[in-house]
Amino acid sequence: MNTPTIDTSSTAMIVQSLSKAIVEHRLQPGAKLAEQKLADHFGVSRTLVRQALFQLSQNRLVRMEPSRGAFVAAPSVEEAKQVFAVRRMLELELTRQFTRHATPTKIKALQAHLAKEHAALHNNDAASRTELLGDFHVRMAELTGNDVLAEILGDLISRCALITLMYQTARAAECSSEEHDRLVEAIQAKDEDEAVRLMAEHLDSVEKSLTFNKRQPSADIREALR
Amino acid sequence: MNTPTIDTSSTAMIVQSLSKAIVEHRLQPGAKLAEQKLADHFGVSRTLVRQALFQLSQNRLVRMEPSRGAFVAAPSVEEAKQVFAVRRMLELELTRQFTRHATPTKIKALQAHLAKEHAALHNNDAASRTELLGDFHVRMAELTGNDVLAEILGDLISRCALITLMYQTARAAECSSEEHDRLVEAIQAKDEDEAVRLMAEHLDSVEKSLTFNKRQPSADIREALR
DNA sequence: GCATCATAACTTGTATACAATTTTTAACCA
DNA sequence: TGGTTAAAAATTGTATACAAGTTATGATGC
Repeated sequence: MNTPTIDTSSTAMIVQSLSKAIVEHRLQPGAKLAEQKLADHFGVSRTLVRQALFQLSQNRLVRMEPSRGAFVAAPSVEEAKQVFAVRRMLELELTRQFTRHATPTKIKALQAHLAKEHAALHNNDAASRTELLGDFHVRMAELTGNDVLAEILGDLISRCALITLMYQTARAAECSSEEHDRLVEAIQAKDEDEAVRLMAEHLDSVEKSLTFNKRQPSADIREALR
Repeated sequence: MNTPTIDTSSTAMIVQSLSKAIVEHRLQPGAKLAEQKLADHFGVSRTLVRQALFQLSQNRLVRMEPSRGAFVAAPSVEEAKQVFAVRRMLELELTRQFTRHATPTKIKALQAHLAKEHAALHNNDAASRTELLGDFHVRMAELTGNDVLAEILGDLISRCALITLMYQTARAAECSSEEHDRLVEAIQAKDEDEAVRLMAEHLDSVEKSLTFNKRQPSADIREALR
């Protein structure tokens, strides 16, 4: 459940570690990501950190300002709305297709995921909670066999996490999980229209929870990465 | 209409230049992209080439094998199908929304684009022809004001170009352009369902044109980049 | 005390150096 | 001749070096 310190590709490891820290909000939006400090932390040269930051800026988790360096992205509300609009396009149709071609095996896989969500809710572990809530959607895409879709959705959901975690409460997380439960029930009943309706409602409810615009002070790199 | 040789960010320039060469098929799928050769060609160090290749591998235009280097991607038919499936999800809904909220200004912008397509068809310039046929779809996304969507669609369409150009004939391009024409007519008539139907048909027809699987020999870097 | 400018410290952007791996070349043997 | 192995050449992966630019510090003038 955690990032292994042993690894093959150093860059990929750094990307994953930073992604996780950003999505889990241990690194605040807007925080400076100084190359040398990160290099020291990971025990590598700036070269590898640099590659990782470039990659993250492609995912929009990091923003790079020329000559000024890398910062944790702070998506605007406008951008958040656009991300959700794309998610709706993809996921409503995904839900329809998933329901249409659902097999007992695939439904079992989703239910197994739901079990993990419930466990995370009880443990009250905010980080793995948010991760699992997002993964539910990616898992659906993976189960349809469309890897391209799964990858795009994964990126979009990471960007969402960067936004929603700022506001999402334990209560909202519980809602989300319940909505997932009901969605899987509709899928199991092969009720396509109902499943799509529930997914639309679910996405609306997630998006609704990010209306206001408070900002917290940015944290230190060293502390955030433990 | 061409890549400017003057530039600010060297890496971005290299990315654009290579993207163009790949999408226009001056670099064959599977071709080796040796770092030093590219560095020599662009007159920079391997560092910048490396960054560019990393970025391109994120877009899936380039595939990187550990310790073996970078190659022009050669998407499988399976991957192509997945890309088209995602395009359908995005673009059918995009078409619906565009039609619903179409203004005279936006329609004019699309028609202006169509004019360029027609010109490119007459000139029989395969490169700008394919570029413009793809840009039509991106332009639609941009005109709805959803930049996130436009960017994702742009990436997907580049990946498609990498595939379709292998097979697309002048005849197919002509078809595509005509289909664009009819689509804009439906949008202008605010006939939502007809517009969506035409877009679905159009995407089908583009996808159909990539069934068979011939491969050409890979070309030399130096020649491809002029 | 506050703003302005010059200098110093730090950070980024690019090139180069070097070790590790892969590919090529060529020699050798059956 | 064809295949196997060993050395050489070339290429990648990572670290380091250095120039150019940015931020921080502190002195000066008002």
